[in-house]
Amino acid sequence: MSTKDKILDAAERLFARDGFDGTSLRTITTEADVNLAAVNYHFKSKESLILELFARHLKPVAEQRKALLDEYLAGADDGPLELEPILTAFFRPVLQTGSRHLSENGMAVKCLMGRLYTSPQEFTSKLFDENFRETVKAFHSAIARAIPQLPAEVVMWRMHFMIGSMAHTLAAGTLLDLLSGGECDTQDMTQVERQLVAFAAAGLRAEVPKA
Amino acid sequence: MSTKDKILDAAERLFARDGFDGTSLRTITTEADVNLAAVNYHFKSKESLILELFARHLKPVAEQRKALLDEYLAGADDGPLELEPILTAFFRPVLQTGSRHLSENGMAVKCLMGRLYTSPQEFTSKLFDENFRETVKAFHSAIARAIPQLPAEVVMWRMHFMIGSMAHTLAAGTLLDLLSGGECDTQDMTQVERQLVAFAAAGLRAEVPKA
DNA sequence: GTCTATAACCTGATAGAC
DNA sequence: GTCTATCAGGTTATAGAC
Repeated sequence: MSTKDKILDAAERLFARDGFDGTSLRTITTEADVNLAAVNYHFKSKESLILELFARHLKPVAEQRKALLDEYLAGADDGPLELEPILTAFFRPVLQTGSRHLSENGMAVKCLMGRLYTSPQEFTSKLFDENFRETVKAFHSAIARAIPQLPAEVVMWRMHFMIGSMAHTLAAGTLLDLLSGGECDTQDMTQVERQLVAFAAAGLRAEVPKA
Repeated sequence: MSTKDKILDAAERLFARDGFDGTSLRTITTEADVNLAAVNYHFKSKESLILELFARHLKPVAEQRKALLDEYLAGADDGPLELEPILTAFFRPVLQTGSRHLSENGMAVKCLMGRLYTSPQEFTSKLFDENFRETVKAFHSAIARAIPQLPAEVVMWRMHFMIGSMAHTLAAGTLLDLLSGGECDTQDMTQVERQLVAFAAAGLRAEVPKA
């Protein structure tokens, strides 16, 4: 494995455990078993390292979401869309993040992806904007077609909530496993997806609350 | 205002904006317009400052949740419970956090409360455990009584999701306002509560997904 | 209780040899 | 590409005067 990848992999684990500010470049290079100066050679700064680390995962997720959504839309007939395939297209790619890489950093990567939404770092909001704004638009419009009677701003509220459910599940690691005494297995992504889709679909279909 | 409160108030704002590791005691004491050494006099360390900061808000929230829940349970008859009053008892206290204080740090406090669930700091998990475990138990049992046919572990999954929706809404600040072009007002806590209760109630009532 | 001064240490980044 | 050595600055925490 290249020095660059060794750094990225170690960084993923440590950032997930201790946060960005809580992890020094020294800790990363020690864990990766490379020299300190290698970070500034391969990446120009700590900030660039973080950006590249996320870019490695965010782009594939956005692409797969779009591909799955387009695939469903292409095969759908003229009536109202079904909600479940849309939600599956939204959740599945991010739930599988990190599972492609051999490095078995899957949990750490998911944790970082979940935490990204509410990260205090300003430069992460740029990432978010570039990789997520278009996705939100596309899914908003698909969901609106699946529940035509729902006002656009209520769709927005509920997408926000379902993104919260997803982000929390990604970021909270094994918290649920602990709370449930092991009955809920947050490592089993098939299970997570099934539970998440059922919850979000029902939430989206709720009666509009009267003001 | 006492030096101690000046420090706590400044810390809330800065921690919410830049995170715990991203905020130095120097920045806090400058913002609070007090001397650097005052932090170590009034609190013994940065960690203790953070713990005291959270304790100031977590305890009242836990107490109000319990009070609202008990009030509803006391007035309920023997049949299955209603879900909406239970969820309202869960969401309302945390949505009103910080509004009691004059200092108008409401948004910062809510942001911190939301971020607490997935904070990388290990000492915050102690806080969580002390102030939250009992609450989760009580609401789990109430929700199970409201939807008797739902398996206990599915109740757990869905509570996890609804806590995620709530935490994300608290922590993400005005993200939804931006995404919706101002149509969703995340500052209006009455509106947030209404939308959140409707979404979570429907999600909890979803059909159990077949394995 | 509040201040100054400072100890002891860690940080990101870089220059320059190999 | 990889190393050592180091710079300049920031960090928490504390000792001791007032």
